[in-house]
Amino acid sequence: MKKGEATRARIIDETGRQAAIRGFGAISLGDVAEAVGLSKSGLFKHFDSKEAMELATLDAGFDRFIAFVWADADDLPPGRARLENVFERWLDWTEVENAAGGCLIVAASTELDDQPGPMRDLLQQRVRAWRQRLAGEMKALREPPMSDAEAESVVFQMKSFILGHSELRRLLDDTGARAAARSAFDSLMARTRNP
Amino acid sequence: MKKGEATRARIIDETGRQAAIRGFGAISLGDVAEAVGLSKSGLFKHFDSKEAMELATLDAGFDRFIAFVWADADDLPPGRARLENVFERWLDWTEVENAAGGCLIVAASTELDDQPGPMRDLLQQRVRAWRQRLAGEMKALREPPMSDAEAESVVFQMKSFILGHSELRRLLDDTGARAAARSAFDSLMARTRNP
DNA sequence: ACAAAAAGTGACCGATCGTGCCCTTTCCGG
DNA sequence: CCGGAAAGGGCACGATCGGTCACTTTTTGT
Repeated sequence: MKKGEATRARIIDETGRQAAIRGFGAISLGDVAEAVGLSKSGLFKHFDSKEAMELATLDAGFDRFIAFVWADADDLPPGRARLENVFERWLDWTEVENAAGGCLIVAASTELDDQPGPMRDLLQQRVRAWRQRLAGEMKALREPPMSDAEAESVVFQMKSFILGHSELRRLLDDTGARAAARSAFDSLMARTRNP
Repeated sequence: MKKGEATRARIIDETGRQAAIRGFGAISLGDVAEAVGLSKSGLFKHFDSKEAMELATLDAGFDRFIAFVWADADDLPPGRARLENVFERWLDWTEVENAAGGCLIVAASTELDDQPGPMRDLLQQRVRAWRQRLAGEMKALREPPMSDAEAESVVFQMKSFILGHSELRRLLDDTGARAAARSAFDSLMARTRNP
């Protein structure tokens, strides 16, 4: 009922935090349990296995990501304004909100991209859905709308700049990372919009 | 002497392979030893600790990366031709040469970007050196040479497309990943070169 | 060929891994 | 307020973790 759900949420939260830092494969049930103030066996009342816990964490991570990045997108007109806001919040997500550990999704993507299983399947499905949402948004940049292929190409570059920003900011401690990403994205938008 | 060096190289090779797949934090000495045909204690005659083994592996990984990607760059004129060759071989490196596990450096970068220690220090130092080499190359695209800031901005985008390609190809199994990356890079080169 | 050095083995250490079982405590609907 | 269900703890399991030590086998320089 109520209590259980709250504990489950705390477990998921802590798992996400640790997995973003050390990777899903390197976290341990004991560490998560201790950080959350539970015994290892207490954890198993909420998840049947470590993998079930990881799956729930990854799924919740996507929900949190979309809720954060898309927060004020619904109030904005489709197209450029909305895309620029999403990009800006996406940068926030990487360097501010998730200050400790960076984006869980990016971490999981490079960790699990060659390990078959339900984790990778979930990752694929939700990343594809996110890219499709962005691609749909890209089409509003032009009238008549650009082709699917062109929209996907723009999404590719947008996501690329997010990944580049993440490396520059998080690994190389470059404070100019945000400016570099924004400038690259602005240039992309400028040469993509309706003439 | 001779025999030891060969074994050490095999260990490093196998460690790199496994770390690219599962991450440095998730590999175990036992697995590496077994795969290489050694006992765990045999491993310790070549490395004093797991971390020393990981450091040697990461360092050697950079050497192999540069040797592969830069292979025919020295025979090419500086500037656009050389950069395009490097980019092409960089894509090769991700999707062909390192078919199993992808690029060790990319994997290590996202895994270790928030774990302080000698591994992250080494990563920073060598990634910075590589970016500086590329930035120097960028300057040959223009006469008079572009500013440091502008060169770094172009390097940022180049590296971003590499990361984007890696995700598209390895996580999303998108066979069009290479074309997307090449097209984005071509466009970048076109608007960067000497007018 | 020989001795010293290097390479490699097997047993073992304490700690921790994910997990199952059984018990107690706490919560919540009737 | 009560009874059943949910939440959580204690404990132990077999396996594996990184690492040490004493020992044997192989390699190498001379």
